[in-house]
Amino acid sequence: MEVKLQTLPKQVAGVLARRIATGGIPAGQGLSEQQILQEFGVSRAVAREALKILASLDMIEIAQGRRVVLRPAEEWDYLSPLLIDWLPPEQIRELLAEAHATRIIIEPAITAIAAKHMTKESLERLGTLLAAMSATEDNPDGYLRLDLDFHMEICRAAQNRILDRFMYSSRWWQAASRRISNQMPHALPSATEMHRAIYEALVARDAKRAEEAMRRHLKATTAVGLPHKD
Amino acid sequence: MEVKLQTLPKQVAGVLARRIATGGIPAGQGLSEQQILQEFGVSRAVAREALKILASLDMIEIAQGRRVVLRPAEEWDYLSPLLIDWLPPEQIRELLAEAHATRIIIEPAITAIAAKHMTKESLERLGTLLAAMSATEDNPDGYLRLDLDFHMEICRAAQNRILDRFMYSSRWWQAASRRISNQMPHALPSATEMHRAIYEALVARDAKRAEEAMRRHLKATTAVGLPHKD
DNA sequence: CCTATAAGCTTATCAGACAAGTTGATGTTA
DNA sequence: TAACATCAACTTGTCTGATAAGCTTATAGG
Repeated sequence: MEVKLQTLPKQVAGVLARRIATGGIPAGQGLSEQQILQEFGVSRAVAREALKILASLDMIEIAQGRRVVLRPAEEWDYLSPLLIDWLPPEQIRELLAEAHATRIIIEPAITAIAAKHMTKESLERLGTLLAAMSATEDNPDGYLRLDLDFHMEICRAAQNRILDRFMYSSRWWQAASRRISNQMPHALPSATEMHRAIYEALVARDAKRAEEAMRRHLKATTAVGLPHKD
Repeated sequence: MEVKLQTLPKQVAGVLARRIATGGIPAGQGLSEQQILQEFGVSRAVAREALKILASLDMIEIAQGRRVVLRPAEEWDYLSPLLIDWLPPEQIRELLAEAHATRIIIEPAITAIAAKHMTKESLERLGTLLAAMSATEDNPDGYLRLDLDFHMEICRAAQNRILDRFMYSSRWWQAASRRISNQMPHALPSATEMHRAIYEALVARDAKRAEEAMRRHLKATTAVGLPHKD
């Protein structure tokens, strides 16, 4: 009996994506529904959906009449969680560093904006999250979830859907990255303290201080176990 | 004879998206392939692909056995160019402001990083673009393309694929937004001057000055014809 | 009242066909 | 020979109808 981990088109797309990422498919050659359907023994519908997935990541380009062509790797959708599973480890490591560098740019700025917009309800939720974190320091997985929620709550408060979506996208990278840095001993209690500093600055609606606290928090996470980038 | 503007699933997805965005579909009710296929008179394959598109924007959630359900608007993929065509004008205006606010946060920081990494080739391309802009000030559409390329070239130089992708995504919002601000008289010559200031700071590899020049440029664009946000 | 089974939804996958667009070869004409 | 028109082969787009697999709900049994 077959074990069904994912939908069939996704599995096929995964195999193809890995092959493309490692240069297993000559750029000039491209793909075709026929090939896929023969190689994987799936129906045309599945082959088509698999290609649609890759197209949504900007890895390939589909057009009627023309054979499917590969697109330059510089323009792939690195914000998609799918690529985290499909890219080779070396690239993942690089991308993690880039994601973290990005957070250091964006999140302090977000925090400064959020400080001005903070509602009482939002502050309450942050307080609750903080308490929960403090009580979950022996459980890295649970802590990670709370941590992400804490950061998302701040982002939500900045009331910018574009930024919000970006943070939401890079959430997957954060998760992967955080899983590394939180393995360090005492990383969690120390993280809680830093979150508390951010929280208190937000309560005081002190944009500058909140921004700085967030920056300190993120830079501290950089130091631990992650390749540095800028 | 039918005029084919887009692929069929995309058209269907567009109609559905607009309906969802304007609250035309009760949240509790959801959708089903059957409904779509009957209402639009398309095949099931097309109905399915249309739903897949909406799912890729996180507007709906598809799972085998369960009827399709709507997802909260806060988590839609506002980075996708598709939504630009599908959301109602009021929302678009708000989102344009948010996109611009985002740029003011990110691009100066990118520029500072880029200043350190600038290669001779990249600087050359920027110089070429700048000259072209100077010669295209009477052609808003052509100018827009050069302008976007100029900013993307800088972003590319920062060597951060996550940020790069984000800028690439928000390119569509930029295009829409720029189309507004460039209509102002003398906007183009003035823009060229500001781009030149950025370029010269980059040539000098002066990160601080480049960052500040970029910030001035973006804030100047804010003032013109766009609702202000933060 | 609770549980287990089954019927009827829904989405997932398959198969085969035709339509429509692109490409490249073929052949004709200036 | 060179430019152009036509057609054949290949590719993606769409349609139809059927079966598999997962979920929900109602029903029958304990």
